[in-house]
Amino acid sequence: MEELREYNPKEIEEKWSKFWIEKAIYHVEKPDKRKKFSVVIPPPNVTGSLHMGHALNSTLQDIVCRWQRMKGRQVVWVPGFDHAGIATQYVVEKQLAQEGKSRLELGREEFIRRVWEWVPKSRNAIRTQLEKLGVSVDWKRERFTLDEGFSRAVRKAFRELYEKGLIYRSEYIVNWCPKDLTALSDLEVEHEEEKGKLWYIKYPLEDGSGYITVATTRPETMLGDTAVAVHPEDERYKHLIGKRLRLPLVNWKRRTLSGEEIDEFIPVVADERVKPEFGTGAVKVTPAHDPNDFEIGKTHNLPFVRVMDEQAKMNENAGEFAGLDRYEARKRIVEKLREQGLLEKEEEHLHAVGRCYRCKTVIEPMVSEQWFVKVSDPAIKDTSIKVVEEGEEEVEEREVFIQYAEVEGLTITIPVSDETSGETKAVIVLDKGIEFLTGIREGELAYVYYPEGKPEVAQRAKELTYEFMQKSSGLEFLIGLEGEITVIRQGIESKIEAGRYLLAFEGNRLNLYRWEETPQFLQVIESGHARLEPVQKSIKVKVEREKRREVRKKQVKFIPEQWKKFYLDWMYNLRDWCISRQIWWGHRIPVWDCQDCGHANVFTDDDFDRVYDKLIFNLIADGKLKNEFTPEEVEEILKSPNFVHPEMSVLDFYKKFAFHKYHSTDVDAHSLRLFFTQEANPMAMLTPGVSTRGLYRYDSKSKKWRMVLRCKKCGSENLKQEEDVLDTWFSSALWPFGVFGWPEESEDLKNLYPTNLLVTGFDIIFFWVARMIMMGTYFMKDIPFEDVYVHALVRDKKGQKMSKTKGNVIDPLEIIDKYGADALRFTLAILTVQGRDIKLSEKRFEGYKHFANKIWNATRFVLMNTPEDFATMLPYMAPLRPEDKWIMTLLNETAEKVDKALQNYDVSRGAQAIYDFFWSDFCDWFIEFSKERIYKPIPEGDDEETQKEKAKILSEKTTALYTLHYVLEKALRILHPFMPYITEELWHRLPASKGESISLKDFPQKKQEELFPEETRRVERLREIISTIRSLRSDLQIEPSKRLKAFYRTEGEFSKSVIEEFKNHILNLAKLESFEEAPERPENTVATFSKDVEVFLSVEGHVDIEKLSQSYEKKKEKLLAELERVNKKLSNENFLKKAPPEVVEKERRIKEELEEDLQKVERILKVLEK
RNA sequence: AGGCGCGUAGCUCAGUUGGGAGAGCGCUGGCCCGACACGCCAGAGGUCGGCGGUUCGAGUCCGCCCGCGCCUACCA
Repeated sequence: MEELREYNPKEIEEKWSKFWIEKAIYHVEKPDKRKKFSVVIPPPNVTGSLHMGHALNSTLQDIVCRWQRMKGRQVVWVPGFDHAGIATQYVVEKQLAQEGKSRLELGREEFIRRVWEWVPKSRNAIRTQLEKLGVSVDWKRERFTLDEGFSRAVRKAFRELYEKGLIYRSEYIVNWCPKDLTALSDLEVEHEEEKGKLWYIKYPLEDGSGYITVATTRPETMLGDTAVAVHPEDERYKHLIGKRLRLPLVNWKRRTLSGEEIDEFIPVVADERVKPEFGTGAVKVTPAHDPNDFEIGKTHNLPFVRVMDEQAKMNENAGEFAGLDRYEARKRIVEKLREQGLLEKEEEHLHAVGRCYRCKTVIEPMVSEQWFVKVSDPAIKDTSIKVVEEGEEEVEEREVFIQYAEVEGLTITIPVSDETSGETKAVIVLDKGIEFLTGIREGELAYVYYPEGKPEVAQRAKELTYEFMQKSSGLEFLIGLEGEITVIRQGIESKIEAGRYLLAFEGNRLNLYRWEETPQFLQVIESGHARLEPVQKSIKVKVEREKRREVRKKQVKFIPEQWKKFYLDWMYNLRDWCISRQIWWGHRIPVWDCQDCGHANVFTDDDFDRVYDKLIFNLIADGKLKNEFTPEEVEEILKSPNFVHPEMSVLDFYKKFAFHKYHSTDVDAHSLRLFFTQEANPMAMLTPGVSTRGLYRYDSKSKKWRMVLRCKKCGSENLKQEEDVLDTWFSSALWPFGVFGWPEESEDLKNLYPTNLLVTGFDIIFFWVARMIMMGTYFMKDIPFEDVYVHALVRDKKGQKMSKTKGNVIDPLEIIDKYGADALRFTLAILTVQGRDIKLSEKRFEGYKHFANKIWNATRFVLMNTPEDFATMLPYMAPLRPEDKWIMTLLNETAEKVDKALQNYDVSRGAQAIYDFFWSDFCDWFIEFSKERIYKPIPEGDDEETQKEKAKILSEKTTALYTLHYVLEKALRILHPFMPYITEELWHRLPASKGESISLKDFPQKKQEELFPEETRRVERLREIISTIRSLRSDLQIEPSKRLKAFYRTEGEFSKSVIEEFKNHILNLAKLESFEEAPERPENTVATFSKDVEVFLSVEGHVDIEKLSQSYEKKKEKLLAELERVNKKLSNENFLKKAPPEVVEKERRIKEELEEDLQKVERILKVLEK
């Protein structure tokens, strides 16, 4: 066999990453709805490089996806990116600043061009990182929130919501960032407790009869006060309600938002929202600069006075303070109040200050005109709550036609072919004892074959089939059989012993079930594409109709469950969502305001019915085409490479992801020019069938065309498009259906939505998960995903959030470089415990790289001992030894453990299980056991006796190798979802592996027939005995390589038989020269014991009695402590009375064991003492 | 203020219906034994945050307290 060199992660990872992508083996062209497992990636920002959080997120998804794929599901995992409006704009603005430019100087168009220049660089970097991680995504389905199709979807979504009254424009108090010059949603504001001051200011009564003192943390806003509010029941102020106060400092007219001038006299109003116990119980009301005051202002119909501009500088309403920064104004105002004796006092005060999540500038609440999604509307809110809280049931009634075929003498052959290569892998022949055959089409039972004159068999077959169809992966057919199954692989025929079986083709695997009361899964007999070839002697067919009622529960499940409450709490107290942002990078709001009649026109390509119009409209709306254009420009844009899929043109992209119906459309400048001309030509009116809408107009001066949009209400052409763009999360909310081609009813959308799983961090449950649920249930009338796996945050080793500013980030790329992607993935997987943050230090990666190295070297051992003609030797192998059966048992148990763990998204437990098995069981013990057979010298000589001996040794060696290969191959498959690269590499090097990739093979299932409890018990006992001897050697400080004589004494039949059977293993692994039975402790030996076996080790020369005694003293103490506990329990009458008998029995047994052990320890100590 | 989570070996964490306290790293001692020193073998180390309750029996269930973290909130 080819020799393995050293483990070099970089080399193999690059190789396989390239292989997976180039062969597109994770692309499924036409997924079957019943077999699919779909996932959309949480699109990373185009701005950043991937951090550990992304690595964790992607790793978890990949583990589940690879596992599901191996379980036979058609996995479609869609990758993509989001455009990250504010963040991206921020980055590019910073770059401009370095050139000494600002975006305002550059202008919108030029600025956007600059962003498009920068975005691909960053995007490619992220894509490369994802590739390095080894994610099994379908790159052919990659999407971007700002690609042509998605932008179109965003406009459609906007329009639909707007027309249903669920998007509205309104003057509202929003969180304004004076630095980024945009409104932010509530979620984009970070609140933190900060030290501030509380100023007490006297507001004199108009009649001069006194004053009211108000307390405020923001005195500068007093210039915008339009009332003072008190609680209606507050005795201190009750009598003042309705009176007027004179606003201090202000001796100028102020202009309200609606344009009226008002003076400095403001009313005292009563409002229940005022808390009498806070401050003075009287609160100044600044409706234009405070969220609460805004509400109070609305209720009491107060004037709204804005005193600051966009940059939070005081405006003309601030009179003498106009032009000052808000903090400077604060200082001056406080000084002035103090001078005038109107400042009663100043107190230290702790309060929450809101800051911009991006630039950390203090938010200025301000009234402005913004767009909102009315998420508080029951149409959105109630459904979004329901699908999480209790789920919605969807009942579907259908009429099904089932063909019943009464047959005589049915036989079936099933050729199974490879999914990718198409070659036949196996043929399964059933020619005796077939009870029935059922077939499924489109998820429905389509036909039943059953023996003549036995309708009850048909009935039973139908029931069983329905039962099987409940299972998650699609069922193609089911065969009931009482007899023998013949499997032919590569011309070699093997049989599965006769019995009562069910044979089912599920996913892409042929599964074998034992057919008892409840069918019990036995094994996968083949995987690949199966074709049924039934042959029957005679046939009578009738067709029956049947009504089927199907109930499907639409419920989003959070994992871990605690996040359900988190989500619901937020949902109950939902406020409308501000979606407009005053930035340039993003989806510009598709609203054109009529400058003549004021009508707000929402345009989408639905307003045009020809594909040319639609294309041109979309290009304009996306900002790709200017208002004036030439046909050549249009052609050039459409034929230029698409941003996300450069192998495709923009036009191709449209055809694939947006305009399925127009797939044959081709566009060139010539045809466009004709089209425009015809449109614009007044003579066209005379040509029947040609539109006369005059959609295009030619300007003879500029020699360019324009598309004419007209107000839908008054027909005016004087339209102006809304300047604002939409919140990035608005488009992200459409992600789970947008990526599949919505609003088109594409095949993908039908087959892949709802998705099965979403993996994300808890920090964006509100931002994203909630909004996907809102939009998904609204637009698709169905949940966007079934399971939401919420993972923890990755922190540094001190538990602090990783951030660039703190300099405590661990860069995944660096880790991949140093330790390999497999080590990175495995580390993250094993550290991810549900509901707990991950504290990470670089050391952890090192540890799991060692694991990868271990796997590598174990395989190396197997391969270097495998002869070239291994396959031809297999037929001559000896029967399995107990240790072979033992390791197979553990292997099968591990397969089950990992499978169960992954079913529960318990990734850590799964990783732990395979780690322990591979290292502790397979490497430390089984490989060591196997060496006895592997390294046994083959005797020289030609005589018959030697030949026989030779053959025996060879056959045993073959068996050992067989087990090594068998177990290793399966272990690699179990490990594959966690460590895809190393397993792929090593798997291909195994002679038995056939196929394109390990990732397309089955995930090992527990097989009942590979569980050997008796052998397992024996080998476990053997391990104990060996460990005991090793322990004594170590206590005696005997060199490990030195072979010693040893003796044993036991009255236990079981232990004795174990020692006899495995004598060689004991000699080898405990490094003994001999191990013989002895009636008494021989001279010059030191004793130890393991359960009922006493071991005597012969020693020569000096023995450190002191040290040995200490070791046994310690053991004695432990035993005594244990005994005390057990005795206490057993002497408790209540325990004996009330505890279950088996528990009492167990304690008794423990006591016996402890007492025996104690006796032995004491005896040893006695010997040592003398 | 409310809600959630956490407190187990020096460190990071497991501990699945309550029934003899575990892993990895680190540490100590001994070993290059024909896969692997990225390794092998052996070992030390814990009043499971505190108090109280339920129970024959609590790391595990309940209550209170202490400490840490996070999220939410309209105390101006």
